[in-house]
Amino acid sequence: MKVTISDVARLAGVSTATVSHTINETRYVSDETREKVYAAIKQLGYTPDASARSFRTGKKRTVGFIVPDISNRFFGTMIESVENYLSTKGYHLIIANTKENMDREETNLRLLTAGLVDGLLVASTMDDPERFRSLIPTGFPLVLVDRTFDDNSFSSVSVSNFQPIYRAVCRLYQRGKRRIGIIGGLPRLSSTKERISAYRHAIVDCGLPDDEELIVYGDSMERSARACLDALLARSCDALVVCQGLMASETLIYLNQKGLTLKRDIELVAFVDFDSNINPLFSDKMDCIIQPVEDLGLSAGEQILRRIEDPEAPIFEKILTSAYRPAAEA
Amino acid sequence: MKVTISDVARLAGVSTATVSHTINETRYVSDETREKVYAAIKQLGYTPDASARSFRTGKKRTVGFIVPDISNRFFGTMIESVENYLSTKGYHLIIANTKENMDREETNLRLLTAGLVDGLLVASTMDDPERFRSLIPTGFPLVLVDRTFDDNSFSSVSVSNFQPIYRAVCRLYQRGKRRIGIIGGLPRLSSTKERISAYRHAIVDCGLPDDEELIVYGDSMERSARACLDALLARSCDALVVCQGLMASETLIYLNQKGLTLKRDIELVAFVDFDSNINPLFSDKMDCIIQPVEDLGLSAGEQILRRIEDPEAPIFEKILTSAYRPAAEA
DNA sequence: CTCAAAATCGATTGCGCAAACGTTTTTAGT
DNA sequence: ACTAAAAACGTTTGCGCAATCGATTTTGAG
Repeated sequence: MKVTISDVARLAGVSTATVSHTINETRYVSDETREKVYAAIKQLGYTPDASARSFRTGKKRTVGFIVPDISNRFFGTMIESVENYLSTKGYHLIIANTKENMDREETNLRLLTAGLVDGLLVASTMDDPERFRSLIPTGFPLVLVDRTFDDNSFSSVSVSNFQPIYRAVCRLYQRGKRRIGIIGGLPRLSSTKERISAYRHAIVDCGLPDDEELIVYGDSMERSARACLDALLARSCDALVVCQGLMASETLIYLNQKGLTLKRDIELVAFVDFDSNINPLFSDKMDCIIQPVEDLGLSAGEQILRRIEDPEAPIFEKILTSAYRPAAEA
Repeated sequence: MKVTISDVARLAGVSTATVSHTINETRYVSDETREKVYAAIKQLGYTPDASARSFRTGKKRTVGFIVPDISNRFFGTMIESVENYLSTKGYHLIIANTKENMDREETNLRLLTAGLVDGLLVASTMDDPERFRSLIPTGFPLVLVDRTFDDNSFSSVSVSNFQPIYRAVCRLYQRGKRRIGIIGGLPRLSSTKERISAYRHAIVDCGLPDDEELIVYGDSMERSARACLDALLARSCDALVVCQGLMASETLIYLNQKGLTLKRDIELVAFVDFDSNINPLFSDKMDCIIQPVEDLGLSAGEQILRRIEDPEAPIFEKILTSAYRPAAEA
């Protein structure tokens, strides 16, 4: 049978209240009593029932994290970082995967907001803030991660998307490139929109023609990179900007297979999940935009616990900056 | 305020029992009543409280997964696969990361077996079955994944480690290699032990000298591969067997940087997490051992739910086989 | 029309725990 | 020695729900 708090109380010769307070250190207990209680706990092998506890207190000490793709090491590392932080605070992490599918995200939002977790971290794949917001009970602690909505109704932690891409395009221009193509992620995502917008601004500011043909979109999975590349190469690009790590990885492989050499035949700038999915054999021949993945995870963890502790806390938007590592000099 | 089942009952003009039974479909309810109940639920925006539910029923519809390294795509993909299966069955997944640290694993085992999850999946980093078993309450549904213990007291899902390595060594021998080195993972792990054992057997069966110097151990993180390689190259190996994907990846990079070419200068066989962390630019110049990561995850999910439903189910050991993909012919 | 079976629902209990409220004992100040 | 405060603990309630037990009504066979 299950050992309950009253079994312990009986054996220790005290009340259940005393046992509870002893365990939780919520009121003064004499040394003598404390020892008796712990002796009884040990003898019976008592463990407080987590369900009963969280039922009683309303706190689950659990946060959910809805990610678009667990197997993508960008998110894997982020999860690791979040879990690492949360575990130091005594919280557990529930993972849900959406595979960039809006309906799956909706299902998970519904399930996780129904009393399973104290708060939610979401790297959303949705594009409609209205739909998203309608799924979140008012006041529910939630922090958007990596991807945000125009709508400022949620706290968020993300990376700056505009600046690195703008800089990348300018650098390419300064190095004499005039046909700069870009491979974006899913068009509906805020990160993609911001990056493409930065690209457009830079192109215009550099005085280059705003050529729609040079903008193509993938889906942030490896396999989609090839079609994007084929399109851009057919439009005789002399430089490429790749907005996502897995596609950047695939780009390197594909270029290599086509016999194209970096720098000599084509220049490359890419978002890179460093030490994770880019090929170090090439990373010194291209400009790398290195996102602070671990900081992202850490900040996300901090923010969500903050909101859990104080759901009235003001909306908070944190934007981290990526490192820009230019190609090594020839 | 929180909407509870009695609010619904009051508005619908029925008892709480009827509301509960309507929701859970646990006894007959007339169409008329059902409609009234659902109307009330909708009007109030009622969601059953998950904590109260799991407290009442004892079921949390949650399983825990203790992994050694989330950021390793081998486990990332496995997690994805597990989560994918569990979500179809209405279960949630709690992730805990140990970073191959036994104490962290112990902590997590304690926490997760204390009523937070219905069952546990563990890719253990421990070497002592006694210690491990002492942390698991008797009868607790648990399935070992990828790594097992000699001790047969738990169900497990793993891959065959012996056969592919034995075959790898024999192939290398047949191709004329006589100085075959091997890079293993953490020496304490069952997977490593089995792979090294297979290597030894093959070496002996091929009539080669059993040279301890050709066996080196890494820790299954990228960075450890270089020291291993330095050691083996210093011992003039003409062939390498690498037992783990991340280290294999690093091996390719390091060999390349040293100006060594696969097949010409050195032969390579490696465990490879296909499409994930091996470099496709090289994968046709080496023998690849491709583990069925997704099947592993799926089977793990099936097994743990099976044990949750029937904790008395007999111990079950499932061993999946890896694919062996030889290098392309020259 | 009768009566048992089926259909339909309500009242109530208790899961294990935290905590509000209350009681008794000790301590210390004057 | 008297009393208030502090120390130390006990009694009890209720969180929200599932499910047991039981009550009432309806149905249909004879």
